[in-house]
Amino acid sequence: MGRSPCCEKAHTNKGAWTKEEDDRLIAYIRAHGEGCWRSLPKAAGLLRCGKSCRLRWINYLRPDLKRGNFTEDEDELIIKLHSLLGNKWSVIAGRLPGRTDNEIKNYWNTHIRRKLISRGIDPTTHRSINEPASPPVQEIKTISFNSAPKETISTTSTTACGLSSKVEEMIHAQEPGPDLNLELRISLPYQQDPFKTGGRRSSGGNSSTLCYDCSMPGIHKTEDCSSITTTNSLISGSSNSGRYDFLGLKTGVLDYRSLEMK
DNA sequence: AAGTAGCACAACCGCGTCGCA
DNA sequence: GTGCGACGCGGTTGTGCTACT
Repeated sequence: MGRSPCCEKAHTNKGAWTKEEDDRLIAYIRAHGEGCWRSLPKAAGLLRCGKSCRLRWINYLRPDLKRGNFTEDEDELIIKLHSLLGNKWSVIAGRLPGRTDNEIKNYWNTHIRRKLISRGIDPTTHRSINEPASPPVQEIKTISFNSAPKETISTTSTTACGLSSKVEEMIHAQEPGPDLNLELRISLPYQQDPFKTGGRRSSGGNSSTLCYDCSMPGIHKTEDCSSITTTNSLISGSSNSGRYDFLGLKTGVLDYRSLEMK
């Protein structure tokens, strides 16, 4: 067991960054660009580990960062995205230009959690606190719509977190039928991988991927996608302008296919 | 004015994943 | 196919600031 330290801690600074360190890091990245964080500190003359440099740059020094208070729109978008994606802060940050995952994570923990609780919404499940407890999401493995009649999910009613109530019923189904494989999957578009430059996790493990092609958790870009075309157009609002999409947002507000990762 | 609690956010840590040899 | 190094992520901790008593 054990893992070798990412750097020689004995010769690195820790704690708050000084102005001089910031300047060195900015100057180096301006001259050489991002990348190769491991060797960057030495090359830039910094007594920091590469991880620390990367964090400092991404979370604080990057020129495209939007600093300042979150707007009400950003609040709501974070809530919607969190209801869909959970604590995938980097993915959520990718939808909010100028915001970092760390910033959003902190903001969530300090502001939005309380905001939701004050609204009577459980910030973890995005369900009403007064609602009877539902099966833990962690226990849900796979959702297959293969056996689901299409009409069973063609409903426009949505819950507080924007999920179709029928879809939620399926997600929270307690009695899986023979064909109800309960693995909750979120996968990337099948044909292309626009997030390739993003976090490795986004392009990696298949345990938490989202099919952005149809914007549906639990739907792979396979025949499953085509089999729910009706649902797709319904919940994404792609063919019904003015309708609310899967996140409960109006068409055009949030379109995964048009959004880029950081 | 001093002490304390709570808040906000920067930074660190450990681990999972990927790319490559 | 396997092992290793590097990167990126999410959770947690540390610290400074502000409000309150």
